[in-house]
Parts: sequence; C-alpha cells; structure tokens
Amino acid sequence: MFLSTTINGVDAKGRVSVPADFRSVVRGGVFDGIIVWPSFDGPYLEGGGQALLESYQRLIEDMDPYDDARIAFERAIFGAAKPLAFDANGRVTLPKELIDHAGLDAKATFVGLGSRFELWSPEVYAEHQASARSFARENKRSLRLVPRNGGAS
Amino acid sequence: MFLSTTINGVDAKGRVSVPADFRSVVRGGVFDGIIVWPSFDGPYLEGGGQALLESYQRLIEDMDPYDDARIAFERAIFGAAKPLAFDANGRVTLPKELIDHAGLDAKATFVGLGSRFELWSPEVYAEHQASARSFARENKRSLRLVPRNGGAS
DNA sequence: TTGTTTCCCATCTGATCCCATGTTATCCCA
DNA sequence: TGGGATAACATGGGATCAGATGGGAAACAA
Repeated sequence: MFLSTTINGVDAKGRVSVPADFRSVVRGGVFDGIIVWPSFDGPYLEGGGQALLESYQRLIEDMDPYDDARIAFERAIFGAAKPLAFDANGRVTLPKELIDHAGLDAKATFVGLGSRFELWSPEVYAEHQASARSFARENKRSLRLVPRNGGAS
Repeated sequence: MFLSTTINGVDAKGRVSVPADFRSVVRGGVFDGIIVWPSFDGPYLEGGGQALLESYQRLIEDMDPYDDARIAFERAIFGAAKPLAFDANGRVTLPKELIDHAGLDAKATFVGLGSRFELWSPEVYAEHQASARSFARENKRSLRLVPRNGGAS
C-alpha cells in the first residue's frame, strides 16, 4: 500500500526520487516504474503501478464501447498517463507537461492513498490540506451518516 | 498497454514514427506493424495491433451473419483497415485516404487508450482533449471508477 | 521513361545509464 | 545509553545510447 507523505527534490532534469516505500509497492510487476497522469480535478498528479491502470481498464471495459463517458475517461486517463521507469537509483524523470500541470518547482510532495498516490507542489498541497481540514470540521456532523460497523451486520 | 500522448512528424512521403512504447506493445505478434482504420465517429484514425483486430473479430462473429449492424461494422472496420508495417526505424507510411480522413498535415498525435490507440491532427485533438477532461470531471462521481480491490499490489 | 514506393544510411536531440558524493537513518558494541 | 560504523536513501553531473527525422538510392509499377 502507498502510505504516508514525503517531500523530495526535483532537479533541473525533472528527476525526482520516488520514496523507497512506494518503490517496494510496485516492485515485481512487469513494468518497473510508476504510471502518472494529470488529475482532471485539480493541479496535481495521480499515480500508481501498472496494476492500478489495469484495474481501471477492467472497469472501463465494462462500459459500452462508444459511450461518451467511456471515451472521455479513456482520453483523460490513458491518453494522459505517462509510464515513468525507475533509474538505477529509484528516480523517475517527470515530463514537462506533468511538471506544468502540478506547478512543480524544486520540490514535490508524494501523498500515499492506499492503492494509488498523488503528487503535489508542496505549497499547493499545504493550502489544500488546510482547506480540506476546515471543510471536514465544518461538515463533521454529516459524517455521522456513515454506518459505524461498515454496514456488514 | 497503449498509454500517453505523443506528437510526431509526418514527412512529405506520409511517413510517421510510431512511438517506441507503442511499437513494443505490438512486438512479438505475427504481423510486425500496426493496423489502422478511419473512425466512423469523427475525423481521426483508430488503430492497434493484430491482436486487437482479432478480439473485434470474435465480438462480431457472435452476431447474426446478415445482421445489418454486423455488416456495417465489418465494412467500417475490416473493410477500411490498413495493415501498416514498420520500416527499419519504426516508421509507417500512412496512405492518402487515412491522412485525408484525419486531416493530417505536418504532425500527428498518437493517443494511447489502453487496448487501442487513436491518431489525430494535433489541433483537432487539443479541442477534444479539453472537453474530454471537463466531461470526465463532471461525471467522476456517477462513474464508479475507483477500483474496489486496490490494484497497487 | 516517369512517378511511386520501399529500403538504407546519416544526423541530431533528448532520454537513459552510470558513477561520484552528501545525508540520514539504522545497527552494533562498548 | 551514547557514540561510532555501516548501510540505505537521496542527489548531482557527465557520458552514452536510443529514438525521431531527413534525404537519397534502389526496386517496382504504370
């Protein structure tokens, strides 16, 4: 599982060390690296191992071949996803499009989210984090709607 | 899997380099090249390896022999599909019909969509990409895209 | 022949590989 | 428990190689 938050440096070539914990998650797959794409929901990147993309592909293949939503998702995710191979030291090179989308400069924040992870500009992430916390605080009463036992009686 | 978007040049002879990542997807098949046909859904081309066409053939064979839809699909896909062999440098030569259908000029955009890919005029694709992203964003909740079992294994 | 297509070679650019170095966390032993 | 040794991780720069592209020669068709 991708867990925890790490800030690593991005050098002049766009290289960034993938946290060792994250590397061990995807190790053993066919493709030795991560797959990253720009979120269509904000200025950050989403990523995971090849297995994550394959699970997305299975979900998409259940939709009708010429469904507008299916095509939109295929283009927004598969069309924008970049396979980034690890170098000998566990780094990947971020293409310029991805750096631009996330507004990355000298540093990047890896956020582990279980089956996938996100990549943020540290400043943008701090802001987002603050507003997410206050949003949660203001809406905490609605959280009661979640069944305590997970619904598995 | 076909992933990511690449813009490559189309020279005066109609030659275009197929992205190396795409070539490695179809490598190992009987036919060393790609199969491309005009989309019946818009001004772009669709393509894939021989395995993709074979999977389409299996789908179509389940339809009744004289079903109008079957005949239409057979003509639109198999009848129009061109096998394009790689040259020594990994390029293919696009026939004039395909160049015309997609409105290609000096450049062509390859869009990887998992099991298949599309070929667009870069300007035309830029427009469609923007709307695909906003459509995906608006529909992200109604589409159950989050994998249930992780997939980061 | 004339035009077209296929094959081959040359070049350039950028990505990838490799090695050196700094830094932090971990381990071992007194 | 503290300090030093060691290994793992992160980082920087230079060299090398693969991919993309342009042009021309040879094979083929009209």
